[in-house]
Order: sequence, then C-alpha cells, then structure tokens
Amino acid sequence: MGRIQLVPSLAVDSGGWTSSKGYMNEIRTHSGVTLEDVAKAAGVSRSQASRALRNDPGVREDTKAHILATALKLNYTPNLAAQTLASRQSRAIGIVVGDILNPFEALLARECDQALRQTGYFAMLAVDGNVSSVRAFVDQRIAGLVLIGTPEETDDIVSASKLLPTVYVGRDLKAEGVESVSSDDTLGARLATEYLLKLGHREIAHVSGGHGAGARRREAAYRETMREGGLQPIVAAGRYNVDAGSAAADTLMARKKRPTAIFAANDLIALGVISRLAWLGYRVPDDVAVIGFDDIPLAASEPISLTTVRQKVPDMVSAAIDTVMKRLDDPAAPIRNMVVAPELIVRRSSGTEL
Amino acid sequence: MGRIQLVPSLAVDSGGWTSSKGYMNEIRTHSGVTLEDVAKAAGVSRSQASRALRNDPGVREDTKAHILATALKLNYTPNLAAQTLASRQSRAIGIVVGDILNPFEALLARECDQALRQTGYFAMLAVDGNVSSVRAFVDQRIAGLVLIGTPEETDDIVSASKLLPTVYVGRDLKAEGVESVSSDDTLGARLATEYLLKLGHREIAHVSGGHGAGARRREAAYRETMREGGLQPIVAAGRYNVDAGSAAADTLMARKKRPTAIFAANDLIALGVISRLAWLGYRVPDDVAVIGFDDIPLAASEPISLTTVRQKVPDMVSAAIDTVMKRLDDPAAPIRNMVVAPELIVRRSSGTEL
DNA sequence: GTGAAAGCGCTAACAT
DNA sequence: ATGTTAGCGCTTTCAC
Repeated sequence: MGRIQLVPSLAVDSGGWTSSKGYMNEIRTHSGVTLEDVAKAAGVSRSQASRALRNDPGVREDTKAHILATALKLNYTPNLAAQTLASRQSRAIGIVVGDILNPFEALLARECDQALRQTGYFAMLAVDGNVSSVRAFVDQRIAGLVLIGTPEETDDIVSASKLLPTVYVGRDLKAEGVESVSSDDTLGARLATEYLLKLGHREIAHVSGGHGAGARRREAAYRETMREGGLQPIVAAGRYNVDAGSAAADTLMARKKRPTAIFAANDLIALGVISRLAWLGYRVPDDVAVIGFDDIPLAASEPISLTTVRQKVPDMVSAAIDTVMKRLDDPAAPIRNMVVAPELIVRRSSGTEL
Repeated sequence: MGRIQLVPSLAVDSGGWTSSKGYMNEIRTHSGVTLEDVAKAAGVSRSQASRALRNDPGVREDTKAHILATALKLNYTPNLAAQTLASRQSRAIGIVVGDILNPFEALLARECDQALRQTGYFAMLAVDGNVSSVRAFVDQRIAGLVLIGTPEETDDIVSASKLLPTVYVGRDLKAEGVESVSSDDTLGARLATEYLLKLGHREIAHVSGGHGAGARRREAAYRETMREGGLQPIVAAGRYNVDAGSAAADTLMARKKRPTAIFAANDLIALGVISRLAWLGYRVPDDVAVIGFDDIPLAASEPISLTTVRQKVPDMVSAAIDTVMKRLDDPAAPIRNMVVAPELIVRRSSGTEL
C-alpha cells in the first residue's frame, strides 16, 4: 500500500498517505485541482511540477519532495485525458477476453487486471472479445494489447500485433510471429498420463479438446506417452466444455473394455466426465480415475477435488505483462514466445495406486 | 451493423460502410488524420466539421453529408483524449465486478459490455472489484459507474453514487438511496419452494446463501412458503459457493429424517450439493430433487441439467444501462430501484411428481 | 449556418 | 535545475 493507483507520479513514498484509513479509503471526485494550482501553491513552474510528479530526472530532491507534498495536500489528481493528449501515449493496456465465462480465461483476466496496476499502467477490459473490441481499443490509442483466448482468427491477431505491442496469453503463436505466453501442453499431458500409468492404470482414455493447436498437442503427447508405455491410446473426440465431457463419458463407458482412468483435455471436460460418471453409477476415483487440465477454482472445491495439470497463471501473466512493457520501451526488441511449464496437482479424483 | 464503435458522431447512416467485408473487418491504427484534415479536405472550418461529426444541430444537411463522407474517405477517427479534455466529459462507463469468477457476475458483466456499445458509450471493466478500482475510474473522469457484486461495504457504494451516475446490479440498494436493479428474491424463492411442494415433496430443505440481504430474503421466502404449506422449514446455513453446498449436503443427509428435496440459494451451492450427493451415493433427482438460483450456463449443461430460478440478465442489464443514461442527461431524476421478476426453469434435477 | 478564437490540462522542446 | 513557450486535437463561446 502507500501507493496511489494510476498515478505513478505520486507513487514515490510521500509519507503522507495513511494506508489504514484516510485518503486511501475515501472516494473523491476530481478536486478540480490542476497542475497549475499545484505549481502555484508550491511556488514553482508548471514544468517543474510536472517533472516532479512524473519522477523525471532533473529535479532537486527537496524541490520534488515539496511539490509532491503540495500535490498531496491539494488532493491533486492528474487529468488522464490531458496527459494522453499531450504526451501522445496513454497508460491504458487493453485486455480482450474471448469468453469470460470460461473460468480459466477469467482467471487470466483477473490476474492481468491486478498485475497491470502495479506497473503504472491500467487495464481496460473487453469481455465479448472480437475484432471490433480490438478496433475500439486501437481507436482509443491504448498503449498495448493483451489477448486472452480471442479472436479465433489468427489474421486479426497478426494485424493487431503490427499496430501496437500485443501479446497473446494461452496459445503459442510463434508460427504467426506474434508474441505469446502459453503453457507447455506436451509436458502437461505427459505429466498426467505418466501419473496414471504410475498408478498402475492400463486402460487410460483421453477426451480431446478439439482441433486447436493446443488440444492437438495434448492429445499427441498423451498418445506418445501411451505408446511408450506399450499401451493402446483410447481417444474420445471432444471440445473444451462440460457437455463434451459428458458425451465422452457415455462413449467411453460403453466400450467393451472400459477405461479405468480418463485424462480430460481440460477441467470443464473433466467436470462433465465426473458428473456423467456419477449419473451412470460409477464412482470417482474408485471405478474411474479422472485428471483434468487448467486447475480452475472449481477443481479445488471439496466435492470435485480434481487432480489436474495446473497452468501457472501468475507466471504466465507476469511474463505477458513483462513482454508488453519490454516492447513498449523497445519496439525493435526480438519477438518472444514464452512457454511456461505446468505442474500436476494431485487431488482426490485420481485415486491411489491400483 | 453499419455503425462504428465508439464514434457516435459517425453513427448516422452514412451509407459508406460495408457491413459485410471492408472497413468493418480491418484493424487499422489511428490514421493520424485529425479533425483539421477533414475540415480542410471538406473545405469547411474545424468547428463545422466538429458539429457535423457529432450530429450537432446547426449544420445544413448537405454540408453535414459532405463532411461525413470526407471523414469516411480519410478514415478519420476522433481522438478520444482530445474529446474528453475539451468537452470535459468522457464517453466511458466503468464496470466494476466483484468476482469475475462467479459465473453469474461474469454473465452480467458480459451483457453490460455488449449493451454499452450500442449506446455510444463504451465500457471500461475492472474485475478485481474494490474501492481502489472505483477510485481509479473516478480519476479517469468516467461518465458513469455500473457496480456488479462489489464492493461489500455499502458506504463506498454510497459515496461513489454521489460523485457520478451509479447503478448497482444484483442487489437492492433502495435503503441506501443508491439506484439499483435486482431480481425479486422473494418471488424466486417462492417459485422454487412451491414447485417442490407441488411435486409432492414434504421434506424440503434450504441451503442458505449467508447473511446478505438477498440471501436472507430467499431464506425468508422459503420459510414462509413452507409454513404456508404447513411444513417445518429445514435450513442449512451456507454461503454462495460450491463448498458450502457440499458441506450442507453432508449435514442434511445426516439427519434422521432425510430431505427428499433441496432448494439451494444459488447454482454454485446446488452444484456442490449435487456433487456431494453423488459421492454419498444418492441419485439426483431420484433420491433427492435439487433446485438452484441464477441459471448460470453450467446449470444448462447436459450432465448437470439443473432446475433453477433464472435471473433475467438481459432485462436487468438493459434496465441498469437505461438508468445510468437517464441520470446522465438529468442528474436530478428521481432515484429508481428496479426489481426484475425471475422465472423458474425446469430441468432434470427437480425430477417428476412423487 | 458558418468561421475565428480561446481554451481544456498537460507534456516537451527550448531557453536560461 | 528551473522557467518559458508551444502545442496535443478537440469543443465551445462568440461573432458574423
């Protein structure tokens, strides 16, 4: 605490803001106080006041302190519009979320929102992510763009990335030349499959997540791991949602040789699998062990207690923000495509050794 | 379609924008074209261009048409910062969401985001809703505020509402003098309880949602309906989440006289109840009928198929936006507290008549 | 109906 | 290290 949101200029420790009660917990409108007022009250020029407030070099320490104190006393808040207009660059970062109802995307979005506030920039979110949201942001001259699960069409992402610092979170876009941060799908799927193998399962099925690159990587890694174990892969085609999991459970349990373990391409699918298994009269994990992917909050809940491959959201987000910030001060920086290693979180749904 | 986001000035039918392909599907940065350029190209003054673009009265129809066409041709995009600075009012509406991981709040947020784009205003979202988000928005001189499930402390809401047009969605804040849109909790709880009664259930339990006003109203309505039916209410104290539902299921099924139906204060609780019941070996709806509240997307999924009291999100949101818009052009308008009637959506989880 | 002029509140050369 | 001078791109009186 002790920092003021959106006013990086005042972020230096000024010793005047009580972090307990006081200003921090009040909501006050723009006082009507301008930089001019602060300068006048502090007995300096507008430029010096501006420099001090923005922590620009070339201001004597004591002058700066005095100006800051004055600003504080007058309850000064910079006018963002004026700042943006004069400096020709805003401190807003647009976050476009494809499907905010997808818990994993919501998780990423929330983390971005929070992480951004630490940087002196602030987030503008659009949750019905599509091209028009991106365009609206561009029109607002935002400084950078964070794309989460949207838009589907890679073309739009590519064009966006040519206009302003852009990073895509959750998918690897190296091929398209767009900066991105994603999880290592291959490693994640291996982790899950190998764990099931280690528990002694032989009939391990996989419910896929569709035809996206990530889903295909997960499926491929599952297949490879199975083959390495000398086992026959069993794949039920699915999509990243609950209903697909439910349908897959039906298909899988209808086989003559029923699987004793199911690795779902994501947690939503796993939830569908579990719910449907219960309906069919099978017990998880006693009859069937289940593992998911993502680690959405629901997975950790007591009645679900889903073993899953956790995508490290905080790591991914901080990498993403870092990427945007880097590019912001060096547009010529090399394009980075970061891949974060996921980890297996063992809970009840995977059961114990057979 | 045929409208340009964020540029209400150009929103008049200009006949120049192809709604299929064309400009609408391209992303282009700010052309660098200013109002000055448009005016010059159209052979008029900056003021006239400004008026025409904003649909101000006092511009001859043909002049206006000409200016609009020119702007279009030059691919002009107004500089939002300049507009805000000069007019001293922005077209941004802040949406603060308390918990974006709550599907119901996400539903409201998404709807708001979409609805707002139709109004000429645009949404700025903060998803880690707390007072500081509100303050940050105020500092940005947003035009209005939509609060969704946040902040907990009513004081902050009240102070926010004094600063700028504010509406709270999802809770009734009449007592606090803050405009709000909410669902009729009493009606909703009655609907659910009466339906269970009608099916022939006698041992109907309720899992409450805590101590908030809404949760208390739901519980009260449940109790009253039970008493009217000559039955003894059975209440398990809970909170609006999955784990509470799970715990409540344990408690309830441990009773000597087990309930044959459970009305959960919201869908998340219901999900917890259902999951736990499955674990305990009970079948839904055969052994226990379950009804929720909210109608989150998960409720409609095949394996869950939850009967629930649907809060009419689109109605609530359009009422909320309408409220903000009304107050925007008349700060003295009477305070409105709208209550929307929910409806019972019958699915599999409530079973059939006993 | 139209144009000229004066800012909005700030940043960024350019001086000193 | 500090002050002076121009704008940033738009809206908005105020004249005509």
